Amino acid sequence: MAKNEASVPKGTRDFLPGEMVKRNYIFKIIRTVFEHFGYLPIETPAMEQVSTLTGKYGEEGDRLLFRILNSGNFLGDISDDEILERNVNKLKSFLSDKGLRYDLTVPFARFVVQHLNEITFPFKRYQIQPVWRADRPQKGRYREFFQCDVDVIGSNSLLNEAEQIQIIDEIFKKLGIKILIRINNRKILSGIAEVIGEADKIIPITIAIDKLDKIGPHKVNEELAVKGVSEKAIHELQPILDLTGSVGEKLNELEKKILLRSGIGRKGVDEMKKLFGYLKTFDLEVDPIFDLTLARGLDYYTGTIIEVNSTEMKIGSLCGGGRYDDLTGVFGLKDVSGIGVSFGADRIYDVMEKMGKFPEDTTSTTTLMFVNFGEKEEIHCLSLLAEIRKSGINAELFPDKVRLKKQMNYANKKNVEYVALVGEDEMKNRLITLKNMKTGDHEKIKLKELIEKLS
RNA sequence: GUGGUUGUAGCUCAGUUGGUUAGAGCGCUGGAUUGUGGUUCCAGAGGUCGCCGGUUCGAUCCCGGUCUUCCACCCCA
Repeated sequence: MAKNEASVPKGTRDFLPGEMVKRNYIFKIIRTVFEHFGYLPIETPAMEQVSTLTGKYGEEGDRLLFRILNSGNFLGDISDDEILERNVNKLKSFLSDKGLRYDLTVPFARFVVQHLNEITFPFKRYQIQPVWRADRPQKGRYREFFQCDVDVIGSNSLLNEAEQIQIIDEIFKKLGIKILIRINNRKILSGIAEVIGEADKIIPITIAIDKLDKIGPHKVNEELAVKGVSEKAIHELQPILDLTGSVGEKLNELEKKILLRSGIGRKGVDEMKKLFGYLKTFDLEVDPIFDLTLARGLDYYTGTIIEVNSTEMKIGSLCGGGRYDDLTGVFGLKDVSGIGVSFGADRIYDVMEKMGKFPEDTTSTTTLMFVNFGEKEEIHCLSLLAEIRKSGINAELFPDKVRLKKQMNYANKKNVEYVALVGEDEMKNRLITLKNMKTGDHEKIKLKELIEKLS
């Protein structure tokens, strides 16, 4: 066999034990909070039918889908003419009918429709699985990454929006990450597009104003013009984007003046008022802000949109989501509304690692290690080990009788908290020499005392 | 998908204006120290200088391609 270079594909990574322990710490907190709020776990396959995935994420999203090559002699079904035509998009349908999931929301919508009779509404689920995007990797941007989604489907109540904000607040509080939560509503954006007379250009308009704080008003206006938004409309947009004041003041201004003639716009304002009303009654660590320039690209959002960023590190959003009124519609189930947000575990990891947010004890999993002194001692230690494990303490016995220095070194590298030394003396006296690896102290104690101490 | 950037020991990086044997620190292995690790001292192992091709008497260095990294755009977790 030819010698292969050991490598993983672009934008993918291996995780070492030290990293996995920290990743699991993040997953555990997220999962625990999800369950506190009454969400139940599901999983879906890594791959979906291509038809399930395409057309849900906009043109850009379709481009980023990983497709899986069909098996068998798929070229046999294609005529020579079709091959010579070299129409990639047309040929794709012959070559590939499965794709790796791009997110967890669309597969979830498919799941809901497929299992309609097995679930009860409102259906609250969470899902922690990897997704794949054929993006150009950068820092905090991978081709394979884990999303942690929470969604409620089958309820229009804004209570769900409020609950999701609570979940976000609690998770980041528990992780110790400082964040900014921004909220907006697609209906307000639609209303604005409507009143400036460019209702059909809602998507390019939202994408452009999303960049306001990044590239400035001048460049945004340029982009709007390029996308065919009229000069008059751009002019009318300016005072709207310049709105200042408290959440209430902004919403009043929108309701009473700007969106007076837009039914959908006023509905969006109503929703925001109600949502912020709920939020006021919560005791949140971070107060979410109303950001009129927040847009978010995914095509399927129709109401509230939410995005969370780190205030300590420059990296893409850590969490994002929103309400989608008809995502199940394309799978044949009309008028079922859902809302959900997705936590990016990998970016959360990057922030926590960079800012030193991991508690120290997340780096160790073994509490006690027995030194190996030879065959007789091994047998003796094995029975002690069994007792210790039975009482819930993580413990191991070094498998080889090698120099003590090497065994201690192993324990040290692995951040083992205590080392037990049991040789002839200890065996005779039914004692264990217990060494604390942090302080270096050691004492001879009985098994019972040891278990009490480490429990 | 567009433009740029990076790649030398396990890790972080020097270096060679194209010329015999490519270096450091950390780490690793062994010893000082055969029941006490993280300190110290001594010794040692480890590199087709990302991969493929071209130019050249000769390439780790120049040129082309490719993979990878990071960055900006795009988009997003």
